[in-house]
Amino acid sequence: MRMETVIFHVDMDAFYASVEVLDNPDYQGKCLLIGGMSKRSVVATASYEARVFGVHSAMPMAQALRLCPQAVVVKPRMQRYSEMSKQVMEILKTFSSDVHQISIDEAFLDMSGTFRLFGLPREAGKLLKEKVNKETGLTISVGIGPSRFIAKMASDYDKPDGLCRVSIGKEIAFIDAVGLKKLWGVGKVTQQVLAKHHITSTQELRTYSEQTLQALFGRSMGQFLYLACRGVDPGIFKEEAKSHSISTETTFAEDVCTTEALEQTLLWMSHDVMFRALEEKQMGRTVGLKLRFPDFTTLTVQVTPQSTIYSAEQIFQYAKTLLLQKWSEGKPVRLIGLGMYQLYSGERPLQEELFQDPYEKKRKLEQVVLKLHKEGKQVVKATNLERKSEMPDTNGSPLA
DNA sequence: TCTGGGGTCCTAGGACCC
DNA sequence: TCTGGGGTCCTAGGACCC
Repeated sequence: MRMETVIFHVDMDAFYASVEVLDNPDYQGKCLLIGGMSKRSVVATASYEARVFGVHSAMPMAQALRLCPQAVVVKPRMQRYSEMSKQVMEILKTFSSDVHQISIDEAFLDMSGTFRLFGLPREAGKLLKEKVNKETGLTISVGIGPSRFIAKMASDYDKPDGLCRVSIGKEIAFIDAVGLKKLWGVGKVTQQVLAKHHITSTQELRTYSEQTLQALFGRSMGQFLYLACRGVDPGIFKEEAKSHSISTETTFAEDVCTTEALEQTLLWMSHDVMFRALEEKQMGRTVGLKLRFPDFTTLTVQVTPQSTIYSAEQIFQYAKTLLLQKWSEGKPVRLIGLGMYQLYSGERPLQEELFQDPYEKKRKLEQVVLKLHKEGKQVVKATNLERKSEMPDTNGSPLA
């Protein structure tokens, strides 16, 4: 007899806000908004008390405060959230040897064949929730299903502090209960295209053949929709997450229109990206620049040079060139972003072509700086430091 | 209402090679 | 002289998720 697949999806409730309440009991029961203070900030997490007023994640902070003027705004403390996340993940590992974390506040557990240890799936879910709450003070929602796709939506179905199990054979009924609007992977745009074809429910979606959906939405999305509305896992969350890119971006509190200001920003961004790459022992092949203008039009441009990119100085030089290609002095910029793509593991360039590479020394220096940084010494490369003090105001620099 | 920051994946077109 | 088809890589843009 084949063992039944039982997948748990664990989702921490209003995670950032809940951690803030744990650390500061005065916040208990209050409307909390986690996010930046600038007029262009958005809400990262709202406590459930604030959600009652219609506030949700990704809402502009200004709008959230109009809906909920009594709310307390708290700046995110990502390091603290990472610590708590690790604690929860350790607890999850005591329930399954197959734990797959997919974001700071979510993970899948393969609970197949754990009946003797933890009882029936629902009982196991209860035990898990109790243990997390007892040891960390946090509440989680658990979704249980025969696949990751179903478990993921089940955890959302009964939030917060939820426990929802979808057993084999009940997938389609569950998908219909969730509805097209909350189907994972179907966002606003797809929603609109579907509506144009008078598809407004999962039941209607099921009347379309895979071929028709592929003709309307492309090969991949068509297949996704065909399987998803039948409760069949379309194969998302499949591979182990590995980093293919490292990027950073910042929205200026006020639009910026001088070369000097943009280049200063690119300078610290180059170092931020390179430091993270060094920490993960990654090197990249492509440098990409992103610009967003006041009317919200966004453009990207990238370059893949012959040789590997392995120093911040090098990223900075490419970034400046890309900027020159797509922007001219005086044009206001709302957001600037910089990233390294086509990453691969290693600390040596792909080709050993660079005997006298002008960046070799710079990389060595940057590695030393990173090491000192890690040891807690406040060292920033001199060139970076000087200019950093003149940097334009942003919504928060990662080096700040 | 006036829209963050970090990612992943997909598509379509073009260059280039065989 | 004109021209096929497949494969791979690069580029730019966009949808989506947390």
